[in-house]
Amino acid sequence: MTEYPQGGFAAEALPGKNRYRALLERYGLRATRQRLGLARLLFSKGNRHVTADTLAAEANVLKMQASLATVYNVLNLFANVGIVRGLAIEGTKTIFDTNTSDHSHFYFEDTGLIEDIPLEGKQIEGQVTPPEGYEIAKVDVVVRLRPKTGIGG
Amino acid sequence: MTEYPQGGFAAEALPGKNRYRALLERYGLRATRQRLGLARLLFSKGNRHVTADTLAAEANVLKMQASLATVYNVLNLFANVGIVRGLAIEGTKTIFDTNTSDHSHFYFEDTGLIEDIPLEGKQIEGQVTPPEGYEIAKVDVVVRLRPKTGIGG
DNA sequence: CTGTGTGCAAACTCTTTGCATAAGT
DNA sequence: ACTTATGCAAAGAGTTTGCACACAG
Repeated sequence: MTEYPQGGFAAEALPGKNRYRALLERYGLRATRQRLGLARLLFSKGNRHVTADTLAAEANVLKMQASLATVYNVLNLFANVGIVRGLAIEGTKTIFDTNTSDHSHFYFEDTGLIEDIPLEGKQIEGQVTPPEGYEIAKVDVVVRLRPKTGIGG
Repeated sequence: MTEYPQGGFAAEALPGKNRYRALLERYGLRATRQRLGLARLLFSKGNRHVTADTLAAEANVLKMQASLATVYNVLNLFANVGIVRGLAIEGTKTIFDTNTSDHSHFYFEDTGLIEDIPLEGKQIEGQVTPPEGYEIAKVDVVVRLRPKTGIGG
């Protein structure tokens, strides 16, 4: 059981490329071309919800050399150390969320899109008593949305 | 868009085999040997959380003739008409819940088991405002549990 | 009898893995 | 240099599908 630093990615103050190098260093990870590039994709434009697929596609567009297998490896690595967080919402595909703070999600049933909600799982913990010998690790809330039907209310 | 009857399976009063035949009939489904057998497995011993795998295994033990493909077909059919409900909790495997009422789930991280909680998604709806043009279809809450660590609090 | 469901195996999607090569410190 | 990561392709898990045969109504 290795221990990793807690909390979000607070390297926004650092200049350019060094931001991501510092991030990896902070978690004791080697700064490879692929990890740096994927970290940039993940964190340079606000909170994101990506699949391995979509992230690999973006990497290809930008001519980063990063195979799908590597994207999986990197995302799983990032998830294990807490840089990102994996979500199981729509069955088969795992979604990786760059926002690791306590929050919930909208799931748009028509488009499949995912969006953060500021609702904290902690708020729900109080309403639940864990069974003997167990404690609450996390509360996941998914609010499933459907287009409002004009007819029939 | 076909319409199906609402609410849970209330045929408990009927005798023996006819219970499940009545259930299927109520949803306009043909009463095949496989569907009857699987319905019995699902509903004869309280609320259950099964995967296609485990249900197929049970069926085989009882010498029901039901292939894995058929178990998938039947579970998906039951889920579509509302006899059971599909859950995406642990990533790859879809779990089918025989309890279709509004409730939440414990997920035991150590064993992978799932258990119902009487907490209603409706209770959370009030804390969330859906985006323009959308309405809340359902709120799914999963309380993830880990064994209480004796050390370190 | 007619149409629908089932079984089998193959196909499909998402993800992981083994091994040789490439790259980081 | 030494170690670890990557890429590729193959394997693996879970699920779906096409087609011939079987069965329910």
